[in-house]
Amino acid sequence: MKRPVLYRQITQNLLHKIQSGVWAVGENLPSEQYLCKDLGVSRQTVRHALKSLQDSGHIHRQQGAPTKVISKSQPRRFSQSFNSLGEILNYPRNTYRQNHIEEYIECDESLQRILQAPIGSAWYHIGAVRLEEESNLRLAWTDIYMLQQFAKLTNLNEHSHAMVYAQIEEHFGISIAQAEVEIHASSFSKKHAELLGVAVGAPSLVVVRRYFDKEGNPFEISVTQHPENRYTFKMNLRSTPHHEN
Amino acid sequence: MKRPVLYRQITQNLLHKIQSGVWAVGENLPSEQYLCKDLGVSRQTVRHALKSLQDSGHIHRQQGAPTKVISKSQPRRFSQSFNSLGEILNYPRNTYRQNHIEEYIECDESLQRILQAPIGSAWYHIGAVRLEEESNLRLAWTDIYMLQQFAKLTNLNEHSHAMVYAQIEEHFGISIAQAEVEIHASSFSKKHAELLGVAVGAPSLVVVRRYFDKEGNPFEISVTQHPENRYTFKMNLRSTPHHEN
DNA sequence: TCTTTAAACATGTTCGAACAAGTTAGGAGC
DNA sequence: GCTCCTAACTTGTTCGAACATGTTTAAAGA
Repeated sequence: MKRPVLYRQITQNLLHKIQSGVWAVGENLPSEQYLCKDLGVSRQTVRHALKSLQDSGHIHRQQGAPTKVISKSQPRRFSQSFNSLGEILNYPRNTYRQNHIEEYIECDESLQRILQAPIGSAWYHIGAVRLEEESNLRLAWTDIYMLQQFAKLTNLNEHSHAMVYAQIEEHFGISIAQAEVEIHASSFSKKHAELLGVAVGAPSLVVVRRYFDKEGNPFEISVTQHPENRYTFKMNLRSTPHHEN
Repeated sequence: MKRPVLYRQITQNLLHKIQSGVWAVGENLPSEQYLCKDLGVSRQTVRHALKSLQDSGHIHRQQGAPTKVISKSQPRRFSQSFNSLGEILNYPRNTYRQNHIEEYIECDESLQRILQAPIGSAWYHIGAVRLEEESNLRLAWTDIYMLQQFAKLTNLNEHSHAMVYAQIEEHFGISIAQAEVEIHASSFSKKHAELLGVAVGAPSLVVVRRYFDKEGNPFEISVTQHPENRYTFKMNLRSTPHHEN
């Protein structure tokens, strides 16, 4: 648990009152001034507590207007229907890579936006088309970046069905301490459009996966560009009964 | 645009120095004290500015240790980071809806693909533009479908900052037993493109959220279409999940 | 040389105070 | 009754100051 500093206690205090209906959803909270007197703390502390409730989406604040309660819902816990990290991090099954590019590179300025690693650090880059096993349909273009010391896995061709990060974990005894998935929309460049048989500028779903070791340093990053209609990212969440901390 | 208050200017100032490489990624920022003197402002103001950079993911701060630059990437302005799975269900905060369409509809064949509900079932449809609170920038087009019996929440205009599903839960005593998030790429129709100020056919990130009751029936579905670069779906996963608010 | 300890340093929390800026309600004037 | 404007109220920003708590460094001791 976190240190029971004053403003955090007040956050809990207010949250409890909201959830127990002292202030209903849609109603206004007392002013900062009133809360200061009522709780016997400075305005700074009250504001700090209110900021927390604002960030958690329980109240709405606007300069000049009173603070309004907009939600009393307890933050929920959800469990994934799939097995932890694994399935989010994985590409769809029954697919394999066809490598087009294999090269050593340095992280320069333009790459840093993607790799989030120091400029000048050494990486190994694989550019590949990902195909579906049975139909050989071209599903996506994938760029994989891994730390140079892991590049000896270049026999990846032979294991192109397995996940790169899994191989790194196995061969080098590193384990993923943290991972990040980022999804946004973009459009296809000429080169990638041709390889995948879509129009230049066609919409693409870009999925960036970053794998970090326990020091918080990325050791593999993959960027996958899916044409429209060839991939859907799907997550299923079940509500689980929450218990107190 | 936003009021050019002091701490915001300083945020911009610091951000610019980070992006232009005055402080490289991985390096430490000067201490708060130093910045106060250097910029001739109070510590409170400096801290307010640093908090912004922290929220946008550019710097990392830890009590006792110097502030470290962790990213110089242009803030993808409306990227949302999900640290708990529950947050996936929410839209980005500090946004609000501007309703354009409010109507009763029946689930027909074309809608069924989205709603996954019986054909002929009665729904209430809201079509809205979602805007950022401060800049009033148009972030997305949202279609919200809810079971007809919940439509009396149409005074949604007044609470357009709150989540619809949270309101349904509160007013009708229903609770989400299960939820589903689906993401894919598409492109904008003429109508939506105009409303959001993008080109017809421009890439869009489509996020479909379905909320189910404990019988497994959907009671609310929302479909949000984000233009390129105005939204990034981001998830952070740790192998030993620990978190609290 | 290595370990332990303490001082120096950095960020976190809290108080008090004042003014700025946006909202709202009530009163004046029509 | 209606509109307009001001006064009162509320949240936002900024300063100054002090102490608390966590990190790092460097000196002292083994």
